Amino acid sequence: MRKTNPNFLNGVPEMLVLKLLSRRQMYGYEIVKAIQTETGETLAFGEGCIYPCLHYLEEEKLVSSHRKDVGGRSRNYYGLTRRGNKRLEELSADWSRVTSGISLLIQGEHA
Amino acid sequence: MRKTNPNFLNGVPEMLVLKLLSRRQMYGYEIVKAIQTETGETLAFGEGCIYPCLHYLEEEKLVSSHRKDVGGRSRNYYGLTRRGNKRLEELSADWSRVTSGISLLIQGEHA
DNA sequence: TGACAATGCCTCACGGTTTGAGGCATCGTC
DNA sequence: GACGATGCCTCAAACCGTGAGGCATTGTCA
Repeated sequence: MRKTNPNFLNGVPEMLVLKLLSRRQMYGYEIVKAIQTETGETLAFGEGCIYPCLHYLEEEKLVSSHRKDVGGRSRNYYGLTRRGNKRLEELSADWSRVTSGISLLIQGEHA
Repeated sequence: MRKTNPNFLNGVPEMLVLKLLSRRQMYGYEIVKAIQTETGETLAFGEGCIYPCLHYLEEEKLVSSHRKDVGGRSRNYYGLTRRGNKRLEELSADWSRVTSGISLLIQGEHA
């Protein structure tokens, strides 16, 4: 875990994944696409980023998963746990603190 | 150089350094402290991050430096070049695109 | 006087994270 | 029957910041 600068610069994927899952259950591939479209093509994290992230989140019991077969395709659906919800709130708070911190500097020089 | 996701998650230090230098000439140690204070203690990039960043920026001719002795202390003052100013504009645009992209996802679900 | 923090510059090994490419299997379409 | 999209996964390389280290000077406090 980072001590000084929290998970904002990096941990962004984690926050977005948790946020998406807070709305409804989703599977990995769907999440990858959703991040692209729902950020207006601004962000595009690869599968090599999202899948490991999901595995990590599950290990930490922030999400839980269950398999489901849909039209011959096997999907791994993930859902937020209570802990995951709490974590999301923390990350969101961190993120907004960071962006306001940066805004402070950018718009600074009140002189 | 990153292709898909630009320098937003990471390149934040670069943007802040350029922004500070766009206001007035500063030296490394001063920049490190300024980022802490001017972001309201939200961000705190170490010297091991800022000094290499400054060297990189100078290599790329985005900043220029000159030594100055002040009270027995030798300081390396940096100033923005025209190219640096242009780069700052690019990075700022990227940053605001990224934050709005994330906002889009976070505040999404207009359903 | 001696010690210790702050100023001021720098480097470097380590660790964490994303990229980009790869592998595998099924489905749909042309 | 070939190829792209769907769906899961892994892994080496690259990147970047941390934290600790080194060096020298100044100021402060005992």
